Amino acid sequence: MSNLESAPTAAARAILDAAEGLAQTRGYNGFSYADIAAQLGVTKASLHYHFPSKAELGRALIERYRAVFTEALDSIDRETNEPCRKLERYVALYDAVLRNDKMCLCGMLAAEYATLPAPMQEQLHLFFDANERWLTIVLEEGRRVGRFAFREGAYERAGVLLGALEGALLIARSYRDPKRFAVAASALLDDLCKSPARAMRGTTTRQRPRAS
Amino acid sequence: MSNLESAPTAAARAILDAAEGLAQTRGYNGFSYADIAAQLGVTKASLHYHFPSKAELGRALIERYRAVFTEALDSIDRETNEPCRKLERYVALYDAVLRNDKMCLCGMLAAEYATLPAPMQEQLHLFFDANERWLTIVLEEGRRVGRFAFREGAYERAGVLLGALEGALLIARSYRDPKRFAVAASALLDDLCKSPARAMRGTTTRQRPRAS
DNA sequence: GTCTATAACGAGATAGAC
DNA sequence: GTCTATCTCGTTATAGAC
Repeated sequence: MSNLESAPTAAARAILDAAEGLAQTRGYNGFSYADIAAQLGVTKASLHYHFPSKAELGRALIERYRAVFTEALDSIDRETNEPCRKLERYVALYDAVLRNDKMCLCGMLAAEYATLPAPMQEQLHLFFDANERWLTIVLEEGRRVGRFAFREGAYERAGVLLGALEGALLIARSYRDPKRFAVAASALLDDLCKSPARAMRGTTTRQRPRAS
Repeated sequence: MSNLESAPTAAARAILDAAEGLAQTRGYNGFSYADIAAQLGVTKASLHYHFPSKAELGRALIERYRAVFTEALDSIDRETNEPCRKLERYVALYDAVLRNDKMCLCGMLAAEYATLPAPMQEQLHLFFDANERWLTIVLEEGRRVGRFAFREGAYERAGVLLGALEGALLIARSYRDPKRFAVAASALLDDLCKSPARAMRGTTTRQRPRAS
């Protein structure tokens, strides 16, 4: 959507794939054209043919990530009408990222926000806004049908959930501990659900460090 | 604590202050010795006298941040015994950071985790561990005296809270919108408290963007 | 479209005078 | 302790051959 040179070539796609993985692991300031070139077995110069500047590459990165994510949300909407189930599928998107030892691209870039070129900053907010709109609708519907209970407005609650999931992902990744994220996500959904407890899945404790 | 060259000189402190502000705004990979030198009006070479390598500077940065934070938690413990009040003071620590357009140093560094030297990674976890231990005790006590209610163990809940606050901070900062954080923090504390609503403070709505 | 070669710059770091 | 001067390397980016 809104990309002028519509069809990305196979080479451009490969570059975006490599850059995306690097950005989700090391951040935008943590990788270089040399890293991508090494991964793909090409020279840095050829990368500049497809993406003249790193800023453009970064912008395209977020735009594609957002498009793919939006498609995943549409897919959830087609798959189920159950609000609770929708949120579980939403959480699973984050969980899959963590299991690849990655951070959500946009959560990562949010940390580097102050150093990003303006077009990337704008794309970032488009991603977060789209997530909050989708979550707002799910939360509203869930409350309407009596599955969810929360005190704030649905939009406010959507922001809480988005931030909490990004933060849980951020910290769990540093411990390389997916369980840490699973526990947090489970608790956040439980807080939302009126029924005393959703289906207990897996063990929900983790190793507790001893005092210093 | 545990620093071999115990007493930091005034110059070293000034360097740490400048570096801390830069790291909280731009990240560890987002600032250089040149940035610090420019802020302090000295040369890069003089910085290397106090901190031979950037890795050492980074490690010292987290160690001091953790010591200051730990002191703040002790201060809260001395000031009040009320668990709910303790959490509100804890949240205020984060809020103060955001109002300076900064991110929590350790939340920021967590994003860059994969690129950090090992000593910094270790210090990071010491910070998070200390926070979770403190939160665990507060949550346990709050539940014991009937002020809090939550389904998981206190330690698991502490992790949820820590991650949620870091994430809320991360996203709110990108919007330069402290209210966004205030709303999230308020909701997170409300979820914990048994009483239907804590004292209503300020307006707890924010601007809702229109659909794309 | 991809290559070689190189420019132009900024990074972390060190030697040695003062 | 702080300076000037310099080194080495990695970064983004471009010119021009193939």
